[in-house]
Amino acid sequence: MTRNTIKLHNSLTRQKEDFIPIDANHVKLYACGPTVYNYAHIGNARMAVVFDAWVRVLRHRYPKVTYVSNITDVDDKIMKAADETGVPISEITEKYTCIYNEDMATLNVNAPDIQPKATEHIGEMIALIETLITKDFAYEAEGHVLFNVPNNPAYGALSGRSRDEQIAGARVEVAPYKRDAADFVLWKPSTPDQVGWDSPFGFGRPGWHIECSAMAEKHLGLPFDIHGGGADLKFPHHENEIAQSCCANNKADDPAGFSRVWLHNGFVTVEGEKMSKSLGNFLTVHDAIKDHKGEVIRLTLLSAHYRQPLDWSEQALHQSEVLLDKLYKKLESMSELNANDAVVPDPILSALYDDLNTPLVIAELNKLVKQENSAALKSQLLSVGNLLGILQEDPANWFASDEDGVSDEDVKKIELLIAERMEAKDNKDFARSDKIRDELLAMGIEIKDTRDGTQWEKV
RNA sequence: GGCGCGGUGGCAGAGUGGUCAUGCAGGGGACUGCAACUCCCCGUACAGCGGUUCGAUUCCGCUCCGUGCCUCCA
Repeated sequence: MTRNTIKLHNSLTRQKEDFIPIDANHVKLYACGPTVYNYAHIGNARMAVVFDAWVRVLRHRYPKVTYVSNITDVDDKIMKAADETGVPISEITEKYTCIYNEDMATLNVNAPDIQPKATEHIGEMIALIETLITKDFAYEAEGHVLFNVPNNPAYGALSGRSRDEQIAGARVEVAPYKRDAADFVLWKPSTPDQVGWDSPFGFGRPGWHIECSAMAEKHLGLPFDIHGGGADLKFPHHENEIAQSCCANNKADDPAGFSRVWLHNGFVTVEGEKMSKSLGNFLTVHDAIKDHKGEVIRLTLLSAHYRQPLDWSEQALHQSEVLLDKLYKKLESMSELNANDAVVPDPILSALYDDLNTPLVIAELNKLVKQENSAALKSQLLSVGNLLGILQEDPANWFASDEDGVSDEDVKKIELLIAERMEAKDNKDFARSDKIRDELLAMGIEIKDTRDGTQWEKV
């Protein structure tokens, strides 16, 4: 295939295929964002980083890309959090939306073009539900509105599950008002003291799945090119989105009538197990960025292929940190050179266009950094960095943080000691120079002698 | 039970029907007063068993192991 073709693994066809946009002048994608009732963990961050990288690659290839990623700000979990803390729902959702966006910015994740909130799209959801009722794909029962799965024979295309299989394996009790065990909620009733909206089906709130169907359609139109999210959303969430949107738009027999391509990222694991709140083995981004730079976390999240599981470990972080230091050091040594036109080296672009093969890109980056300094190399590194969302910082700034936590007073003292040591070295008084080095080490300062003089950093 | 995904050198992690991934860690060397930094060199990996093939880590089958979804979940 030509280097102009982006290949991607489509979960809907379970194959790697050439990406052919509906409109090459305007690519549209949607990815399910977080439910905001708590700090985002590394797993949430992986989704954001992966799709941010996809958007960067798509933008490199296509003139216009619209990326929509939602905020789910009405949900039973949020209501529970509000009950438990006594804090109003809106306060909780605003707080954690804000924290989420700040955390993602720290990871160099560009804000989506549109970040719709579920609570601002209730009207669209109600309209969608009414359409589904009219077309006999949904029905009202005891204040609920339910999607009738048996009326949609194409149901199960994404997850590869027939309705029967799903029932057989179901571990949940079937609510008595459901006509079919597989039916799922579009609207559920709220009590007067709960959050809710008036609707033709009574006072209530939307089900989770209908939110994304409504927001994706409103902001992108149907069908659009790519729908993404974590692998755990494939069933039931994405399956249900397809059912709702296709059935409401006369595409009941065409699962691709909603989104042409489905992309799913793998999980972050801890010691081989999925990172999740129920297992209690999760690490929040908020905490992670206390110990590691955002860019280090970002590169670590890109160090495995996006569909593979990624085991979170200090060793993985260390590896990313070492590489970034190496790259920034290289850039620093080329600070006098002017970067010219950005050209991404072929092997790297090919890797990126081949289903976002970021581990291969990292390998190529390791080779690239060994080349001799040149304006061309500098621009290559910077343009690759831009595609990956790294290396955009001023190198001096990157290394400056190594001095964090050292007071100005200490800096003076350190520099004085280093000068003294140089003097001792010049006089071949090595006993004294070693003593000074030990003294610095005792202060937590490590030194190294380079051609350009002695450098130090906090250990 | 149903539907998936994966098992690559100490670790992480790509990839391929027959020459190299790459990195981290480790070993050796150069440099250094000694270190650190930097640079150079090194390690004969593809779960097991069958099959296809001139040839399989790569294709097919089976077995074993791990893990995910089927319930809220990125």
